[in-house]
Amino acid sequence: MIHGEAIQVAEDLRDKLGAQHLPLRDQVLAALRTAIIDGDYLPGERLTEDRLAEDFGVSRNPVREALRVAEAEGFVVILPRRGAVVASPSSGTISDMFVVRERLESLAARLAAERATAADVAALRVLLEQGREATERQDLRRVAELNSALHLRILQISGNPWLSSIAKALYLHVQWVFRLGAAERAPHSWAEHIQLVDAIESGDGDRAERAALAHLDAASAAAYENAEGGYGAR
Amino acid sequence: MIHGEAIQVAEDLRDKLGAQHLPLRDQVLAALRTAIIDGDYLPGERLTEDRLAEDFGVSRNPVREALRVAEAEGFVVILPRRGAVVASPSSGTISDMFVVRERLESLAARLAAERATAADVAALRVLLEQGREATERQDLRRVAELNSALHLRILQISGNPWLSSIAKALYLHVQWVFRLGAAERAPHSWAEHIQLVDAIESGDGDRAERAALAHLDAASAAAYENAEGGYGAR
DNA sequence: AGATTGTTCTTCGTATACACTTTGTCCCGG
DNA sequence: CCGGGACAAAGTGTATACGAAGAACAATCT
Repeated sequence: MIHGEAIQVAEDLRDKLGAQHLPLRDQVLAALRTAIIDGDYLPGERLTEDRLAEDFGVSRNPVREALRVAEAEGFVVILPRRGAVVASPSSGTISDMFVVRERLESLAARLAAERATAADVAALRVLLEQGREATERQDLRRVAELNSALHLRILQISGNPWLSSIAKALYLHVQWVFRLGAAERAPHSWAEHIQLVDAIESGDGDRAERAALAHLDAASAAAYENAEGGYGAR
Repeated sequence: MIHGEAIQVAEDLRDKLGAQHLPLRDQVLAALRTAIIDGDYLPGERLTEDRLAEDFGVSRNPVREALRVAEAEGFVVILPRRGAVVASPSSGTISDMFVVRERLESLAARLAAERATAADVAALRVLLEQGREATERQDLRRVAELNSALHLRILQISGNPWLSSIAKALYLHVQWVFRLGAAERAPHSWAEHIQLVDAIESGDGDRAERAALAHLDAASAAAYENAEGGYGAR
């Protein structure tokens, strides 16, 4: 079916035609997300459209569009006629998130184990190695990055777009909560990551799922310890 | 902490102040969703902003904001500089959805079983009874409605906002796919619903989870049979 | 035919205007 | 002193217009 392939290629190309253009709204959304995650905008803080527009150097329209998506993603709360405020993750929502994450990421681990190619596993091992080095260097920021990269990569390998996008959104929130709570558990958890990748490489779905669950249990326990400080609405 | 409660109450009140005002963007989003789910806009169909604005009798701004959220929810795909088209659920994405749904709704059933009050169970039983009547009357449209209401209610009873909102979004997509595929499995599945509610009432999380899984297995099997017609991109 | 050019349609972003709500302030009377 | 209402300020919600840039499509030329 040469013809069919040609069409396929053509479509892929067409998809990529305008794809390198990043609309301002997306840039604003990305900037807004990271600003919130990094704590530049604190929970409860009011986000007026004019202010955001000025902060990002754009007009109100892209800001509004970005805000709607940020609301859908749970980073801001929008009150009609009153505007947007940064969401306030409560300890309740934290535990809710972890419960859902357990289900989702364990599924991702299983699927990844069943579908991972040799190249996929190799890529994971590279991340693992880089993480080990960064851990030795005590470069916590980098470790956190690699931590995210590893999880996101596993989601991608799972090959389930729904799972991937949902779990990714959840994962961003976890990061947010962790940063607010300051402490980085990353170095401590690296051994668990190795277990997880080993399990994925083995192709044993059950084993991968168990490894993911163990990892998440430990992570959520750590999150709780951290949360003792309390975030709450301010 | 009386003071804390006072603040809480004050905030809740404030939340409700402007809350009755429904912004146009939300109305547009709701209308767009149902139009897509009902098949008024078919997969692959191009959605120009002008057209939508005219269809809904509003200006382009609310339409644009609604489109961004619809994209985040997976109902439309937006190609930069090319505009929005209705997403095309492939059979691949259907199975992906069901895999995720299994994890999520079984969790919801478990949580609901653990947390349901007598009033919650009573509400579910009312839906069940109405569903039985509608089934007898052969009122398939109503059965489908009650079907949704039941699932959504269980999600709500689970008390986990993350789980609830994510599973709800997935559920909307399932409805969409089913409507496209025409056939309504609803009457056939009502017995499973009774099993599920019984399990929730029993407070036995494991049992509720098993019931939910059994229900979803049957549903996904039915979806596959339907999908044989194939939706594919058009 | 195949490449090139031009035209048209749309999106994307900006700017502006204005109605309407909410919020905050100030002043007044109890 | 303080509750309450008038009034002003701030900010959202919506509409509209306009220009720039990209993509699609048709016409034209080689």
